[in-house]
Amino acid sequence: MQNNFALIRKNIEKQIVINDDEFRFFSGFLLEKKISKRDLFLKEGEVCNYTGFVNRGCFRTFTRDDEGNENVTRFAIEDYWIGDLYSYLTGDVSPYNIEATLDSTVLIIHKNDMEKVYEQVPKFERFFRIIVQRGYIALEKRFSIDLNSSALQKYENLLQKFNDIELRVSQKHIASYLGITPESLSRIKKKAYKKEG
Amino acid sequence: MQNNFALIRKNIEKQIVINDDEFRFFSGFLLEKKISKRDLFLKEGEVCNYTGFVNRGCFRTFTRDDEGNENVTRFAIEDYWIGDLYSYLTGDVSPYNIEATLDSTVLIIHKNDMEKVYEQVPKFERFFRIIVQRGYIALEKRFSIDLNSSALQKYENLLQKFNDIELRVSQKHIASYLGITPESLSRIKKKAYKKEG
DNA sequence: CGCGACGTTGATTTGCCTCAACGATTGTGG
DNA sequence: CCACAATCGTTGAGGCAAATCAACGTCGCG
Repeated sequence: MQNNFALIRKNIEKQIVINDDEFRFFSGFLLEKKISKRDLFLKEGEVCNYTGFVNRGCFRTFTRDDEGNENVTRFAIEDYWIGDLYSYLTGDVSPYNIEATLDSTVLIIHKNDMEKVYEQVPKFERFFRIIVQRGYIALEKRFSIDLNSSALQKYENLLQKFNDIELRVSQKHIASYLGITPESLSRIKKKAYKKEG
Repeated sequence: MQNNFALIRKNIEKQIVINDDEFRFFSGFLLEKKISKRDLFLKEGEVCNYTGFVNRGCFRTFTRDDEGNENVTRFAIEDYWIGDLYSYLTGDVSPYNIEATLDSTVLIIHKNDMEKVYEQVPKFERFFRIIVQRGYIALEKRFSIDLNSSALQKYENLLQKFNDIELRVSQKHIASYLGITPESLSRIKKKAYKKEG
């Protein structure tokens, strides 16, 4: 059991200092959930009442546009947090689907339990504020970089962040994340490999 | 004096409930600052120690890439907050310039004073957390929309958000914000007007 | 085994960029 | 206040990256 929490504890301790009791109080609310490949952590139309931490596997977040096309906005592997912050905070239904691209394991905590943690160990509020802020900064950076980058550069940025992403999600989903078609991604990779090899 | 604070009070009261005393405590730290067209609220290389609220005018936020090209990432008109959150929170120097595109007036509050406000009126901490979260959500939405939109669609989204932006900033800056060249924006507008007229 | 989803490749089109030239507007120094 | 320079927005020609449409082999799954 304890072992299942090693990664999440390390993740938290990157931001705040906590002792065993504080961590134990928090982890007492954690639930381990296995999610099979292609199953969903969150489904569009539902309210996101849980915060999830990926312990093993990989997830993709996507929406559908007016024509029903999937639109991948994010990937998450081990040591990443998943959820829909807006839905979580406002109680509105989410437009996002969060799908396991591999058999995965997440640790989840319910919003109500999280409130108890905030009350008992206020440091955790700081932790989650930092998580949100870091996410914002990362997104801002990605946005300003991508706006003036070629598809190849975006692709290379993605590989740098998730170096084995190719083994975890299909090319189709990577193309969607990059905002290009699968055909284009195929050609781009071919061209890039030629240069190197 | 009081009148200068009407807009900011309304802005805050959209998120939290405050009484006169609480607002007075906060507004006691506010400084009104006039910033002339082309002058900067924040300059790259400086630390952002202030949070700004636009009372009148318009600002653009931009960075420079390796080749020195300006890259507009954001606009802000009356009723918008400006600053560089990352720099503000971490104390790192900012890569951003925040420039008035018109003669403008901002209300500013120093980080240290903001801490005093948080201590005295904790609700304000909640307010600024909401501001950050809303900003994040808006950015996320903009990102996922833009990734699969034509330049024309992005342009129309911008007009919808800031309907008189054309009167406030140059076409060049709008093009930069959209991630296209001024030439392309000119052609796009021409084409769109033709359809309508 | 057979179907459907996936990745690849080809041909063609489209959207935006680059480079260049030009009037109109803005700003500046004499 | 005028004259000149700089900047801005527009327009044209040509090029390139990615989209679209289509065909085909492969792989995973029922």
